[in-house]
Amino acid sequence: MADADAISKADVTRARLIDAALIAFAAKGFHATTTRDIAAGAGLSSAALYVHHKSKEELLYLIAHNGHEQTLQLIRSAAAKSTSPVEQLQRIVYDFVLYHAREHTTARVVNYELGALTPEHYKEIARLRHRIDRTIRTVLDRGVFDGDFVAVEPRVVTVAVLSLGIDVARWYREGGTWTPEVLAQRYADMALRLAGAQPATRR
Amino acid sequence: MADADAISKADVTRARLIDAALIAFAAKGFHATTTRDIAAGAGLSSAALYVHHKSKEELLYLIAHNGHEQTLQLIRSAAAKSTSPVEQLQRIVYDFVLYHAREHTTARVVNYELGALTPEHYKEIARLRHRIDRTIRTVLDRGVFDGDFVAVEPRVVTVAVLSLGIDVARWYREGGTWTPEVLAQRYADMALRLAGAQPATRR
DNA sequence: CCTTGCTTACTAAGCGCTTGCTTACTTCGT
DNA sequence: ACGAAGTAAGCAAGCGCTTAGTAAGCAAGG
Repeated sequence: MADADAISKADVTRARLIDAALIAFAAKGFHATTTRDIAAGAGLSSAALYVHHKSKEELLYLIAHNGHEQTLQLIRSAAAKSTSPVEQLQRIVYDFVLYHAREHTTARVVNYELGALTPEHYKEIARLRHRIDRTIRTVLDRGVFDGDFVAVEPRVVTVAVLSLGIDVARWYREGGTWTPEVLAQRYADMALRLAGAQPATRR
Repeated sequence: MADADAISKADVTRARLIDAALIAFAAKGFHATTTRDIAAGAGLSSAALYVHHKSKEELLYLIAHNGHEQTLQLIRSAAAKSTSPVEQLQRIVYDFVLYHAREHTTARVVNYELGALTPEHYKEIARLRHRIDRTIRTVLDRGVFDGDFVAVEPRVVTVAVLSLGIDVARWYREGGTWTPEVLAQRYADMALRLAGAQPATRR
């Protein structure tokens, strides 16, 4: 008999298709990827894709949704590890950059293929992006209020911090100059300076 | 009779096609744009595109090449306006961000559609990108050597500065919170802090 | 134990449509 | 009159997705 929460063969195949779609989308972009590419990547016929998923766009949505939830989670838990805005920003940037370097394949799809989503799916994702943005801005707002960050507009710095992290997905490749950990450390340092963190309060 | 360097009707039509291609590529991406879209945007039949250009990919190459040459020119002339690394960096970032905000349509195509180029064309563009990178790194190297920038690795800061500018093209839209000029000013300030420019030497 | 009937997982074939690009032809400007 | 500029029509290939069907697994009835 079938357990309610057992992992069925179908679930495994579904996941394999999502994985193959992710790899293909990251390598060639959504529109240049064919459903045949994806199916072949999962070792299946192209018809099998439609047994497990409604459409090619749905695969993109699943990838984008999952990626954004992971990112939001990551930022929130980084912020929760401290109550000092300086330390919060430092940890957020470290984890955010680490993620974008390690998972640059996922992150590339998640950030650069959103235009191929249906308007409804796009709105879903936009809501998650807004929450990510607000989490960072809240930290910066408090840091400015407390006097830990000086001479900065929180909104501009929020955009800049997000840009630094997201853009890592565009250019980062394995085997380059920096490991994800080293890069994340350098970027965390830069983010503190960028936010005008007073040297005395930096850690 | 036809002057050697007169602008012929064909030249005008060629340019109109490039312009229509730019708008379409920026709005939907290279692969989601059809040659019929481009031709219609220029008010021509789809066959006319092939009277003036070899292929859809050639249009992308022309756009990308022109955009990169403009950017390189812009950065070089910004750097030439001063001999002080601090001022050079400030001017480079100001102009670079200003360009990416004002011409975010062009910049989006120029930076995010390069994967659709033929390998030969891509190499051409990569050469230009390398020169852009080197121009910025040279300024940072000198600033570090002179002691104007402290506690930074020029290579990381170069990447970060480029990221900040390029990513503007991804998110910037007219009628948002900041005019291109205000944004460029804020980013120039941030870049100086990012590079560890000593407050005493900042202007 | 083995047939029967049903379900799950999958595929071969292909439909209707769109794609980038070409060909053969017409119109325009001088 | 003649080259330059532009088009209508359409081709071969490839697209997302569907259809109709098969093979394998499995619980229940005899």
